Amino acid sequence: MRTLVNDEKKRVTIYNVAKEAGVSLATVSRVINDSDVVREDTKKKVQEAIIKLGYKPNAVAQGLALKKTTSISLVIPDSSFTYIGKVINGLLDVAKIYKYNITLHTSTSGVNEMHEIIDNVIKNRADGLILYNDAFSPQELQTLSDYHIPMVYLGTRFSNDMICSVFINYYEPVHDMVADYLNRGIEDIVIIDDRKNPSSVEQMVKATEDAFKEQGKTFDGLIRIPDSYHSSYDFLTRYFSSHKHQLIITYRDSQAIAVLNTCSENGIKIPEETELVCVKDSRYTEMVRPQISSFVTPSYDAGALAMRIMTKMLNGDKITDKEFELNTLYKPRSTTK
Amino acid sequence: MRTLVNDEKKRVTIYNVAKEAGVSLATVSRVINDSDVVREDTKKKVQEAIIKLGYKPNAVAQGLALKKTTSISLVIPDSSFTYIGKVINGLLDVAKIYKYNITLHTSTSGVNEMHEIIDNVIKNRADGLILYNDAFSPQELQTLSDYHIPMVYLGTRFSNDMICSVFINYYEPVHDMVADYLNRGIEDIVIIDDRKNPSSVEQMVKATEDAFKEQGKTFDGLIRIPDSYHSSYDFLTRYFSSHKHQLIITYRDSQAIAVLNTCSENGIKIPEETELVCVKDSRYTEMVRPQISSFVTPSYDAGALAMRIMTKMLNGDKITDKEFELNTLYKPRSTTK
DNA sequence: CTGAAAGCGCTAACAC
DNA sequence: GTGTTAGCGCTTTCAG
Repeated sequence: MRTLVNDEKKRVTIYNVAKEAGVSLATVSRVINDSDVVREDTKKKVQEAIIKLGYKPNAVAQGLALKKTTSISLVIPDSSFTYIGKVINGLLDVAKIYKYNITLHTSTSGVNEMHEIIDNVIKNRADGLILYNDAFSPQELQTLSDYHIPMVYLGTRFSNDMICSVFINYYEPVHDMVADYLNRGIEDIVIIDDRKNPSSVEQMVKATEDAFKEQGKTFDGLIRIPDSYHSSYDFLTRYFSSHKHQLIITYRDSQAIAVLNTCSENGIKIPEETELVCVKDSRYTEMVRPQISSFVTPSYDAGALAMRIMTKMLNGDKITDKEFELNTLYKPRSTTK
Repeated sequence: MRTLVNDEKKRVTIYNVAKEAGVSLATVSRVINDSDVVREDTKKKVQEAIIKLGYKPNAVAQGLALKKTTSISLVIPDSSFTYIGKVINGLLDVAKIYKYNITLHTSTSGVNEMHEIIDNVIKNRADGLILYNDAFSPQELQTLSDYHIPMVYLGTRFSNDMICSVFINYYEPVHDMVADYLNRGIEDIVIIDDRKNPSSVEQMVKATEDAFKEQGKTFDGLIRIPDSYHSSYDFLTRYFSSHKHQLIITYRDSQAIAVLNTCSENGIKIPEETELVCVKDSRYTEMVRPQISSFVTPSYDAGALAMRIMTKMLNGDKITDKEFELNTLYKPRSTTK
């Protein structure tokens, strides 16, 4: 019975090539890895045989023999694709250069699920693990490193024997921005919480608190989304129909857009009456009207850098600096004066 | 010298387990695959040894022995993450159920690059290939199937020995919508071309042409983005500052948003003077104001279905139907009357 | 029901 | 330079 399954059309093996070229497998192995010195003419013979037979080295067998798979696992929170697209592109582009494969995993429930995922990573003998997440604590990361697999963490500052990190420091830029507002006498500032990005929000809050403190004031404008709202969008549209502030700071674009819409529906003029800053930039912050002021970050570079670091770790290169901070640039648009 | 690299902390092998449990590897193999009948008590012994040693089967070795890797490759156009997020989630969720791994590839330049990617797929002995793309012609797909690897194509209707497809048929819904407009005397209809989604646009155009034809009219409202514009957004803002139509149909959300913005900037009222439909729905079509009418499609399901079909193919299950059409639902919002 | 042994395709000493 | 051989960790006949 004919099925759709790979009809066992035997793939050609290194052995076939050896025979075709009239050499031993060792020699074939040598030319495909161009290790050692193989005489020019035998090398050529082998290469011809390879082409003639359409031979493709079996990475699985190589993986077994070498005890490494040249594949690395990428774990991202599910439903974060809008943001993470560019990161992945960066990752993938440099992975391609170094001939690494990326296998994709998503996690919903934080670290618990991570152990399960790492199990999988171990089973599949991935060489390393790249973690994109904004919600892991140092302790949690520490436990992960017990697995002894090289990791790079795209999130917050952290590092140890097995883990390097790439992160964006929002502290400085937010601090400076808030300080600037305070200097101009604008003090009614609120930050919208974002449960999906706790550590970014934490930075934003800390930065704001400090800026207030430096002026002898105290900040208590963190607006939390009640657990009863599974969508922060819903909450925000409700909240802002009856509250008004001078400056609203959000992390995610969808939250900023929610604010935009609600204000507009309630006749609150942006930026005249209320200013709005969305910390995390996205395609949509500049697509909507008015365009939303935000901090532009080099997402592609973050991905590329993470992957580059990973290859270094895997090479056994000595890594002097294990924590990589990326810069962000404030881009005022139309939601601020 | 201590490096970050996996310090060869020898992973425990099936052999260690066998020794610990006082049985042969064959037996261990049997219990981990719970194939054959193993006596209850020896099974238990083995399982205890497995737990005690923290043994995790090496998927690479299994892959070599079994000649299958339980991993499938996913190829998507780069920078399509906004749309494809849900699809990937669907894919990943059912992949997890069947214990398949997904390795990720992106392609920019269409089919040429595909051959390169498939090379990689072969090297890595992925069991199958899932292709998300809106730009492959039947001929191109046909060449791909020469590689004899099971594929499911998320794009347009197509199938043969090695390929199944999952697709959304926009013909009917667009046809009906256009016919409806024509019936109401609205004939000044344009469709914005989208080079990244040629086959969807083709469907939209065909549907519209047919609807016109049925009324004894001819449609020639396809607006192409000149090659000189690398961003259709730029072109659209320019074009619509000096053109006005009764109904504008776009495929992508960003195009629709461009139209929205430009019309607003030029004082053209939507939907009063111009109506706007964005065929492909996204988070943002309902986030912007006015919310954009569009066709809602079950993206998550598309991904899940694709993966499910893949597992069937890989199982050698007889597949009677190889082409799966998904429904789409017209969701009128605020850009249409 | 369980063990011995061959083999999956390739790499890496070690000889020649 | 090139061939021989012993693994890499697991599955699977084939005996027992």
